[in-house]
Amino acid sequence: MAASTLTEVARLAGVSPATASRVLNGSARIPGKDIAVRVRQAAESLGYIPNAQAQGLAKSSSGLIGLIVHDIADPYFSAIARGVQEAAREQHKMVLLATTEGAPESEKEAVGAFAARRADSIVIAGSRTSRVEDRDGNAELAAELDRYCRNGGHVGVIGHGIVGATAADGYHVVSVPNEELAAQLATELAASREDFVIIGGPEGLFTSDDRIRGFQRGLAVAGLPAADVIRTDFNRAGGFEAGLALAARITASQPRTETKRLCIFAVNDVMAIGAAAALRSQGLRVPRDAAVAGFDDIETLRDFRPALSTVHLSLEEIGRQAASRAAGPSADDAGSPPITGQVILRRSTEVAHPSSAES
Amino acid sequence: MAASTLTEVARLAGVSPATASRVLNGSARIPGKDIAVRVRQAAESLGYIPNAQAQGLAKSSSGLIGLIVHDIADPYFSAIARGVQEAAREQHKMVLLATTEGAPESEKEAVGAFAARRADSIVIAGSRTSRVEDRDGNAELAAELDRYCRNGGHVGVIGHGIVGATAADGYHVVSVPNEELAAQLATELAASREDFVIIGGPEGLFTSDDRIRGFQRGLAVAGLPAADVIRTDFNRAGGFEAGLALAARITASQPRTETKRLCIFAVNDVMAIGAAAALRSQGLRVPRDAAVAGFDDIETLRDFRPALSTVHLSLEEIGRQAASRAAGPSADDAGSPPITGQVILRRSTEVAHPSSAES
DNA sequence: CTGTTAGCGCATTCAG
DNA sequence: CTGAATGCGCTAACAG
Repeated sequence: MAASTLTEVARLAGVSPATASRVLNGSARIPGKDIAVRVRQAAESLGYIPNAQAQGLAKSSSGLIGLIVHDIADPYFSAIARGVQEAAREQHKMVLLATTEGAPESEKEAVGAFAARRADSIVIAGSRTSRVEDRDGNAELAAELDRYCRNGGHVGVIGHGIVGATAADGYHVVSVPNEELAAQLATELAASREDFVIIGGPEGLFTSDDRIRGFQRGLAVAGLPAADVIRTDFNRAGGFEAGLALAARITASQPRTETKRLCIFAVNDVMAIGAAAALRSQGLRVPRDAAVAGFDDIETLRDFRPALSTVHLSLEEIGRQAASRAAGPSADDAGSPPITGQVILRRSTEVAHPSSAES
Repeated sequence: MAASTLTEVARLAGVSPATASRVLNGSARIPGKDIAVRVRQAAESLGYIPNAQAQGLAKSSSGLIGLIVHDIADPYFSAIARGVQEAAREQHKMVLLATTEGAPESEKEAVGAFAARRADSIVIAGSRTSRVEDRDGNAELAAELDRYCRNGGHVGVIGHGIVGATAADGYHVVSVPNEELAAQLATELAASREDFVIIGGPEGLFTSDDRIRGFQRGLAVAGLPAADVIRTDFNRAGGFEAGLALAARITASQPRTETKRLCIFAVNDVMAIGAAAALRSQGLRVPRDAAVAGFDDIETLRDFRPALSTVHLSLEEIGRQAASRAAGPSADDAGSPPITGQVILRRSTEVAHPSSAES
């Protein structure tokens, strides 16, 4: 019942396994034209499918790219996954998926599993953390990655480098200018001189912390006081919860004026959406009663109304770059352009005519 | 530089490779307590990582589940992927990802690649098609799958079975009651007696066709005439385009009345969102000027306003079931409950007080 | 309970 | 240009 083997094909074609191997895979010359045809026919008629495991064992290279994400159903990660997938296709490799919920221990496990499968490279997406609870986990993850690299593996990390990972050869990080972009966003928003509040993720999440820091910096540059920071979960539910609290605050405050309404910056789009939903549930309207901005520019959220002001990130490109850099100095050594983003102001932070046509 | 091998571990521990293998993996008894400890220590100190390829070769089982989707960044597929991933975790397997844009040839290729990697099972998501252009592709895909099954592989198909695939053993399909659910949706919508239009995908897409057929049936049962069907792409852009056309139609028609406004059923949520966006871009409002309904109940779209009436599908559960059924009669032979869905009427099809509180 | 002997399927040396 | 050996790293029958 098992698939037929190269040996069987060879026998049928009346040649040696070695020859069959050469015509079916190897790059060496095989102009035994008639022979080649015979072998190919034999393979075809037997429905021969090369055993990648055996090939991998023999060549010690698996043609696999490991991808680690928190949750593949999260649009942020699935966009990255698409980019990695594209890069994989270009490299004639397949992608192995692991989801970890962001727990360093799970990530360590995943790296181990990928290493066991002899993945040619590993891409790690998802924010790194510096929380004390994760300290040991991070250390173990770093050690595991280190070992993987030492054994010839290549890794591409998205965002921040892993804490404690020695910048071994084969260790690449695609860094996202979260801080700069957040500062830029703050600067543009500050023009309308509002009161600012930040909805951030749990303390220690690099991505979140960077964006918060950048935003505050932007505010400071504009001569504005630092914004309050509400810490919550790094997802829609967290945003919603924080939004509820803010709704109460807004409602309680004196009648807001056009130029002094609250501007809420959530450190990612889904949190922003959650916050907006919370406000709406309390009878408040965006941007009339409060402005809301996010970060990431998630595609699926593009039709959300009021259109969300945010910072656009080419998640797909980020994933692709992580995968291709890890693949080694193939096309361009350090040639791939650094990741950038663009502040995009949409209706959710509009100030002039909140009741004008939608953007 | 390569990772250390079992043999090295064995040597360091002063035992035979077989023994080392037994303590590190095998289930056979290994109460050589002291020996076991020695081996484990040796493994630890050497940073031993078993070579899954070699294990797979020896055991002829790879611990891999292949997943085929059109596009991993599409929320529909990423939700399914999450389910498959969960099932994989339960089975102590990893998932291999392939994206195909829905082209049967690519799917065939993917199946081949999975077969080469000796994936234990394959899950195929994404609508099947009966278009003539795809005829050959479908046939080849069916043949490839057939061969895979014959070689002992298991496949789980989501939605419709593959055209032409012999219902071999190891071939499971998780069918989604698209037609019934669409009929149900039509019935509930028909209560408000509106004019109906359907935005469907290209002819031949089973999922789309089933939903169209079901919806028409529901209309008929309610004593209503069949709705017009607009064929377009099975994505947001298609929905938008169709929405534009409909907007013109609506605007041109006589002033619509509350009970005779157009009700647009798009065969999936993203198309519905696209259509709604198109209407809005033309100055029309939902549900005041037209009602809109979708299908799937995509989670990321849940905060869209007006809230979209749709049919809820547990995509995650669907993915999970496909993966676990394909895994074989493990837990429950035919035990897993059939897939169901629920019609969910939200504000986008509301009729009574279009200007009342949002739902 | 442990060590020995064979392969799993293939890619490569090396001869011919 | 082709065929005959050897080994990739591991598991599984066999012995001992």
